[in-house]
Amino acid sequence: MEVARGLLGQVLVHGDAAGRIVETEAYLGLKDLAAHSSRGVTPRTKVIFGKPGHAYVYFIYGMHECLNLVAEPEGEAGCVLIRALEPVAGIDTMRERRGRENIRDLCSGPGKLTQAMAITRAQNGLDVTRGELTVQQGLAEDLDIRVTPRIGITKSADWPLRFLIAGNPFVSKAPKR
DNA sequence: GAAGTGATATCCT
DNA sequence: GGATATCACTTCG
Repeated sequence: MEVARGLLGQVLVHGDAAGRIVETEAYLGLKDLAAHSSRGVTPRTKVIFGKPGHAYVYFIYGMHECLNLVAEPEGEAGCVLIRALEPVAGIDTMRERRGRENIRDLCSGPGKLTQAMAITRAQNGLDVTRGELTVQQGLAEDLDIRVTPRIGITKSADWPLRFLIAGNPFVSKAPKR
């Protein structure tokens, strides 16, 4: 939860593309049945049990990749799903990759932002403190952070583990009205 | 509101 | 080895 909050406002950079993190969800490891890591170490989930600060990328629904960042020390499980970005750089490249023009359609969802940023399972396990895929310091002062239940899950669906920047137009679900 | 897509884990021989 | 159920989504109606 601490990492999920702390990532809001930071900037994800991959090649020439960059986006400011505006929406995240926390996944709590063994006791959280909505987390991939809740069933223990498998070939897929071994990255989550590895070192913090590394990327966990998985493939879901037959067509989408989703990016998480490992949040707990090695041997423990816990990660943060990156749900939405505010595009900062490489916006025309994002438009080409997404096949969409509207800037709000580029990174406003976990499957969309991986496509816009060209993140795939090829980046699974990378250290995001250095190398091709990194998280950099962004404007994270005095954010109005809102907490809600997580999206799209059935187990532990009422836990308040989704964090977003209030009023930001680039979150995955557009504000009502 | 529903279809579409394929990897993964789990259970079965 | 194989079958089945599940899935943290997006798109187009």
